[in-house]
Amino acid sequence: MDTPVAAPPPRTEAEALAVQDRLRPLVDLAGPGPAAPATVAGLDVAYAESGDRLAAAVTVLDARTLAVVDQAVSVGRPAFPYVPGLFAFRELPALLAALELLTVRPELLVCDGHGLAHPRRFGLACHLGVVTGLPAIGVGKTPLVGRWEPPAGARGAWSPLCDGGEVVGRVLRTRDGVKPVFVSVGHRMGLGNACARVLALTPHYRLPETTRTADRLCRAALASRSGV
DNA sequence: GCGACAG
DNA sequence: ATCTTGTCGC
Repeated sequence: MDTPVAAPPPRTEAEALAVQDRLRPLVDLAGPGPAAPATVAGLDVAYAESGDRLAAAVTVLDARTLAVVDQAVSVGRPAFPYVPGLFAFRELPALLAALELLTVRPELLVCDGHGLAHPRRFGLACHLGVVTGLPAIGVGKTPLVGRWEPPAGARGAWSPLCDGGEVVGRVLRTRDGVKPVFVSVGHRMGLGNACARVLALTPHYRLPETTRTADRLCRAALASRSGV
């Protein structure tokens, strides 16, 4: 079946840039997005030390209890070299394959990386959102672009992440006195709501439970050499 | 020209 | 991302 945003996998950086240029206008910034999604998905990828094999995992959590209600993994090869700004092309195919295996359609995607906080405003979270049509947000552990000041020390404190004269995300403290995370909109979500979702997903640790469960799943898949 | 640079 | 031990603190 045709996908409205189907794009041939790029083989060169120039082709990848062209794909981003074509898909970027499709990002929905209307927001505010679901304030009380029933299910939230976490996506993450783990690499073999050789770097030639990867496992992509998606875990779907009950947004209220944070219990895992569905999950899927796909093993494959990196689809593109790692290039800051073109990171999505590396993991996207495997992540989409894992999403296809789900039996539960999540209401929000929480991506391991950035959304609008990207040099061309089209990071992994935007890409995944546009391709799937689902609301999506990005939660990065380190910044890619932008200037920012450290937020106050208490959980919930935040400061704007600014780049090119615009606010592209927020630096959000999810735990008291612990290094903050970088939240940005991916698709069909507002920035304030995105941060509220992240805080709801971090009752115990710095990173969202969605990211943590997906991280464990793809690591386990690699360790068991699934797909071999 | 020199650094910076999601995972 | 991944390679890695101990160590400081609650």
